[in-house]
Amino acid sequence: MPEFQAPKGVPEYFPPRSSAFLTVREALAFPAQHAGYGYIELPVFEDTALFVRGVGESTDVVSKEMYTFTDRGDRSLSLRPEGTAGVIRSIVENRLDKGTLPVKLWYAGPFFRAERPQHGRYRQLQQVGIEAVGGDDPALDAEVITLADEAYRRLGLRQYRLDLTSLGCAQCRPAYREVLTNFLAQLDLDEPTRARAALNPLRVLDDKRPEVHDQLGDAPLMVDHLCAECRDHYDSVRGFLRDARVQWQEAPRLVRGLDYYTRTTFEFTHELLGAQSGIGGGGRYDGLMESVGGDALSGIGFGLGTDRTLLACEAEGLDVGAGPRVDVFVVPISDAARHVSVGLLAELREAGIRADMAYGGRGLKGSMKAADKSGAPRVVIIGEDEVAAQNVQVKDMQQGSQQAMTREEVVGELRRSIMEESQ
RNA sequence: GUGGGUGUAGCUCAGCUGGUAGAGCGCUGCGUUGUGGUCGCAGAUGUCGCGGGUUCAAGUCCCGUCACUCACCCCA
Repeated sequence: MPEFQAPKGVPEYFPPRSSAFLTVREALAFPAQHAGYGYIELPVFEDTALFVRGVGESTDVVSKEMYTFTDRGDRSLSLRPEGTAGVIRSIVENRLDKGTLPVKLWYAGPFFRAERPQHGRYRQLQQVGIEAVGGDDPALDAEVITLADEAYRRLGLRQYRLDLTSLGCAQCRPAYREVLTNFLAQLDLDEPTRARAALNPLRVLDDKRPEVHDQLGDAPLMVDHLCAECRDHYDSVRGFLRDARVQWQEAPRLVRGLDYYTRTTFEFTHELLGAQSGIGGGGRYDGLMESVGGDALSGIGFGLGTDRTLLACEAEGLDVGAGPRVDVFVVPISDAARHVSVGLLAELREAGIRADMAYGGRGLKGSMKAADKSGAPRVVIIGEDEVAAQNVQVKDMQQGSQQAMTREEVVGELRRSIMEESQ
């Protein structure tokens, strides 16, 4: 047992799996980048009050899962448990909302929640997210959802599902909340569940325990109590989603754990992931910006779980990010050859060719073995004869064939053949 | 946070009713003179998660602890 271990519940990614992680992260961000979203790099910790006010004091995320600490200036700071509050804070602080609206941003990075770790539930979790702020056009809701769906599809994922609903707004939700509260009051619920119902009755709707679930058969649903505006908005969103050919499932009991969500709300789940099946989710938020001290602009965004999406890819047997890490591997057989190799290596890499060489003064056999392990399709062998003749041997590892090339022409030749193959 | 399971070489795991550790894969080397992947041979690596207890004796039983894992909860 090593003296030091990574903190509990914190995943690490190292080769070879780390390349799959990078591929997933890039794939999740790609559609948004191509839709004109700009990148925003945010602090990993913020004023604790930002999350308390923005995400909601009553949420589990804020009330019992935040890593909160006091800094040397006696300020209360918290490791960010989610991304939206920070993005909104930055928009307000830097007045990003004073130009053309909507402001469209994307971000990626670690978030922190002190939950009990599980497969796919980590204390340091990675997310890729986007926010479109300053507009309540339902087409924007559809765009955000479409970009998430596209990201998953690009990776080759198939066994996932999109749940969609509307949570209403400040006009219609309070009335519905009352109806639901009255309904829940007459059920047989245990104390913790009653407490939860008092805090946020919506939350009880997606309780998975059979003894609770079975009593919810004819519970009143938000979608049946939407005001006219919310109803229209939701209908339009669905219309635009059809235009974009996105498949979804109506999920009238879908609830989100963050208080700021209003109207359009969605979640992507993967069927092979077990209890932690949510691979992404998001929705619209009407009051968030105002509650953080900005103008009353509406926004919509998503957060996609990088860790869980990687898990989902693995569960579906997709080998994302696979493939050799270098195109060429150089094998020197003598001291003079090592000098030639170091020079050649620099030239290869400068020419954009991914290259590595045999280090450690291994024998030819051992070096060839290392070359094989590297996965490089081509190996450049340089021995005393080659040094004298100012040429090199280039071996095609798949076919086993080998040919001599002059020192001057190797780089060009290799670049040509690599480019041919990548087409 | 609540309840269950697991923890043995780098990896996957075997070790029956307690008697001081094994396999496969991987790794290193060899199969003569400058060539990998297959094959054959040889070799290295474990305070059996950690701490305590019971016992003549514990990987094997008991307690604690840490980590992972499953469900709830929560959510990405």
